[in-house]
Amino acid sequence: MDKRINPKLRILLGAEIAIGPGKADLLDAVARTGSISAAAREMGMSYRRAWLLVDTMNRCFKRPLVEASKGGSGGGGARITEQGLDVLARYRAMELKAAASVAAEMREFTQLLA
Amino acid sequence: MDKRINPKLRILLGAEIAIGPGKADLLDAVARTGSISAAAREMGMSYRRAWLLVDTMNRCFKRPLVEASKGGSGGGGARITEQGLDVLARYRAMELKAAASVAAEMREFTQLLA
DNA sequence: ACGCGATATATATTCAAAAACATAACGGAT
DNA sequence: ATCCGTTATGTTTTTGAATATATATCGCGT
Repeated sequence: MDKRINPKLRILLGAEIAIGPGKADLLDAVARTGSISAAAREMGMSYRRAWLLVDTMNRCFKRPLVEASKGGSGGGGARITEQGLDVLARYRAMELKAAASVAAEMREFTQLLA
Repeated sequence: MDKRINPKLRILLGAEIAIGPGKADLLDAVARTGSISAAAREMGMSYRRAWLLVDTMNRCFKRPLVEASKGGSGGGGARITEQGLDVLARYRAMELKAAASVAAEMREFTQLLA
């Protein structure tokens, strides 16, 4: 409902497959919380949705970004893999670099907005 | 349904407001065809949708990007304004520059995809 | 005067994505 | 043996977006 523009530059790879702003944030939340359900809660989405997104990511890349286990002390959990950390780092780096490369142009551009 | 990834880097400004890949293409089509309905046909979308997108763009910027007129020889039409050309050029330039800035990283990144 | 093709807008319908709900399996802790 | 929280997955319901449909207006050409 906010008429204001989100000033964040958004970089997507492909047709919302593989990874994008949302999936990157989710991956980050899984890494921090150690579980898909905690990440989902934190991001205000259903567990099912979060699980599906993680599943999509896992299947889009050659090697899984997240590994999960059920049962156990805390009921189970999920860990980000080496590959996952790598992908997240690369994505964030690209996001930053791309945004920085057009920061000046973007500042001028936003002046044209109402 | 295509499992393959669209390799095009996509740059959006804000939460699909103001402008993005789709609106830029539409703006371009309107500029080329001289009418919203022709642009809609060309892009395979309903006239209503195209009109709404154009309307959103017009209201998001300080000055309209497209000016339309009804009636007349061909029934009417739509013209891209100076401002519209400017916005489109700036957007395309940013798109290109941002993509170029991370082209090498993107090449490496896509190697990780299945 | 009338028709044509386009803009402009309202309303209704369709359809797919998201959410909600449900359930099974797992395995350590109590 | 039971309980808990989580993963994993199926089914149903809801919601929202896109489309379809309809209507009014405009103004030039015939």
